[in-house]
Amino acid sequence: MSEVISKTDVAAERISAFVSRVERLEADKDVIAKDIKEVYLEAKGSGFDVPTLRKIVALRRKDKDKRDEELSLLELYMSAIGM
Amino acid sequence: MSEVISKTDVAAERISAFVSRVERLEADKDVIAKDIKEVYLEAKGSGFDVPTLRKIVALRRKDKDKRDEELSLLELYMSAIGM
Amino acid sequence: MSEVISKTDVAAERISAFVSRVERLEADKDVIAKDIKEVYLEAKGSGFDVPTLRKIVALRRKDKDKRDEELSLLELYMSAIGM
Amino acid sequence: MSEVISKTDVAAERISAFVSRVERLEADKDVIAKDIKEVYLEAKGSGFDVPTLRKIVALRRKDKDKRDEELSLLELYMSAIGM
DNA sequence: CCATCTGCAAATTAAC
DNA sequence: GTTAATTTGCAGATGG
Repeated sequence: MSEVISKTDVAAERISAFVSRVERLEADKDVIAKDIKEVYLEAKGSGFDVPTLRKIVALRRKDKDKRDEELSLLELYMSAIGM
Repeated sequence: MSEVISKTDVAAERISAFVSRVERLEADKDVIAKDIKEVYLEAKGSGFDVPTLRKIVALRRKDKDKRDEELSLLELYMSAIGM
Repeated sequence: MSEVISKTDVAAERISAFVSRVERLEADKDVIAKDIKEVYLEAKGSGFDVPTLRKIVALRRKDKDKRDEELSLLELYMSAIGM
Repeated sequence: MSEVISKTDVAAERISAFVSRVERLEADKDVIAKDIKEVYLEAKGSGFDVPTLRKIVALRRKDKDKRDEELSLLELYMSAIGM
């Protein structure tokens, strides 16, 4: 018993697959986002000011980005001189 | 040899702990975000239009959100008028 | 009698003007917000459940937003697979 | 020809009326919100920084003491963890 | 009054 | 590079 499977059917299959993969990953991301919220809630429950904690995290991230940049520049120079 | 541990020391410990936990979770989240990007890149490599795929994912999320609101307008009206 | 009017003076004037305009509009908005509250209060006085009424309004707004998105998922799929 | 008009019909009528009134008011509010946006856009077109203007408007509402409080709290936390 | 929640604005990221 | 869209943070509003 032969099946007729059109090209668009195949494309639809592949689209579904991509969409599913993204949705699974986004579900995971949502879980983590929820976890982060819970950490802040716990901090709040301990009497800390959440917006201030968020600011610290943000500042440290900025610092890290800058450090990463500097590091990769160093690595570039080093590779440039064959180290 | 006794140690003097001030309240602010203790608070500093706890702040550091909260910040570390958040940073670990955010690192995980970044990994997933990167994975999602890779899926879209792969789809693009297969000849699919990424913005369209993103729209599909977004619309499906909206639909789901609406479904999750499992109180229908009708039911709301009915409860509002005491049925 | 000549006046010395610096650029910063001019800028200050214009900033004040923008701020005033915004503040006037926000005052108007506050009046309307108050009106809305009064409608709900009146409904409550008539024995209706305010949170439910709010939900109805919110749901109807969502529906409208969705309708305004007149691209259906199907059409997106079709364009995505090149039909 | 007599009509049977139930109590729930009457209630439904009144609910519709309340909902309509709210929706009209919210439409007005949306117009004003749009106007405010336009003011900011115009300011931007004149070379002013919109977030700063927004801050001015917000600050004029806010209490200065609270601003100082937020700032000193941030500094306290940061010094606590040695930043 | 406190906790929750929706809506608004800022910022980051993507598309053109 | 500039607009557009998504994501995230914050505030003000609402209900208990």
